[in-house]
Amino acid sequence: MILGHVFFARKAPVVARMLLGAYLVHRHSGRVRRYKIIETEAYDGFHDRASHASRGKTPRTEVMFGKAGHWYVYLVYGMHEMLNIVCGATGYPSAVLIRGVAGISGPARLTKALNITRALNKKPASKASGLWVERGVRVPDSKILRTARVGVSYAGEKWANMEWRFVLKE
DNA sequence: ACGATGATGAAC
DNA sequence: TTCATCATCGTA
Repeated sequence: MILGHVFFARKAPVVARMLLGAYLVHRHSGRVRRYKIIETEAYDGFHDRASHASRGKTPRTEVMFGKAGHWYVYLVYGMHEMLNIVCGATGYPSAVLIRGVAGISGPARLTKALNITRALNKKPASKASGLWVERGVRVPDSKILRTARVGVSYAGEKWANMEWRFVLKE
């Protein structure tokens, strides 16, 4: 079952938690592959200083303010593409960074392995775009590790310490 | 511990 | 137009 707008139209931390155990499904040159999602991070709302959206709507962040269930892909450090899915109500900026799938850990390694680039930015998470998400098995809380997000120490104590990183212990 | 490498947003 | 910064990774 493909997860669509209704699934993603809730608060990013909730989506980040629920995505663990779900499958990132990718079609590339006719081949379909499923990857179990094992690590995510939430970026939520206007005030989250770790979120690109905290500086307001810009050409880059515009998609975060748009409809849930679309991809937000951007370049970081001049070389790494990051894959995010837009969450929440339309007009409320939030997204979940997909940091790892089974067999591939690290958000930059993930996009490199799956050939995901900014060409996918603003596209829907559906078969039409070639990259979508399917429901997985339910994962109990006992198998989930919750921590602060990676690389956001600049965001101030409150936001840097927010435990919005979710890892599935395998 | 650090360099690669370029887009982004803010300041000027 | 310039500048500091950055949701990282591989090599050391």
